[in-house]
Amino acid sequence: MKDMARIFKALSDETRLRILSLLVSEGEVCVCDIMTALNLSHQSTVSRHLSYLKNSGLVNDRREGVWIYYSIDEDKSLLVKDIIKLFERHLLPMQTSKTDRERLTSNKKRCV
Amino acid sequence: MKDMARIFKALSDETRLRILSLLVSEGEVCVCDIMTALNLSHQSTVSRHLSYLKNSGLVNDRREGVWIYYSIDEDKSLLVKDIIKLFERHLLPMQTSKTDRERLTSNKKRCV
DNA sequence: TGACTATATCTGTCTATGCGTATATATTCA
DNA sequence: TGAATATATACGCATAGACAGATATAGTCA
Repeated sequence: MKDMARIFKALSDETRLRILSLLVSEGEVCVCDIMTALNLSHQSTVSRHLSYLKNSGLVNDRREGVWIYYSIDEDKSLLVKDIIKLFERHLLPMQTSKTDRERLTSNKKRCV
Repeated sequence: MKDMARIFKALSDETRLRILSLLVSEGEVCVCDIMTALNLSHQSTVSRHLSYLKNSGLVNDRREGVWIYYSIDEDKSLLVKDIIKLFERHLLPMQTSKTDRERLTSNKKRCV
């Protein structure tokens, strides 16, 4: 049950919800694109939240050259799978999520 | 999205998960029975967590004489309804939840 | 190798919240 | 009304974590 509480704690921050929403809808996204999508100027903020999500076992990362791509780690637990379903119903349709996705698609890899 | 983050924050504590599990399976439970079920000696701890859950909009309370009965407030949002479903699959089957339920049924209203 | 870029981590500050103890409030009943 | 019980709240302390800024690390390319 401690694991479950820890997962919910990871979901208890708006920035992390926005990141997760993006990862659910877009699959793999690199840190610079996450920054762009969420319109956050402080890179350390995004990095910290990503570390938090990784430590909670919710996301994976994969390096490709300079970029590090994050994605949802669905495989580990059935609970996470069901949370993703919950997100598809309740989180992704939110206006904030939509706006983040729009910013992503119109500015993708602007950092290259 | 802030509301959603606030709800998840309410779910990010093991004691609160145990309380919610109990309320989902048993319906209305009064504070003293919650204390008994969770085997917690400090009444203020239970009361504080219940306040937290109430402020997050997850539970309702109802006074009946000296006792205050708490129950899940499902009616407000579809999100909460879906979280309850998640709990039925992932939280209620846990050993901790089972033990809490057993303690409740064998000691109910010992405080009367 | 050295400059540049992407990302992570450290540091200090501030706020939220958990806990236990003590106290307050509300209800019942003699 | 006063005692007893159920529940809530205030207080002080400790810890987690959010944030911004500064610095470190790792990969790429000239």
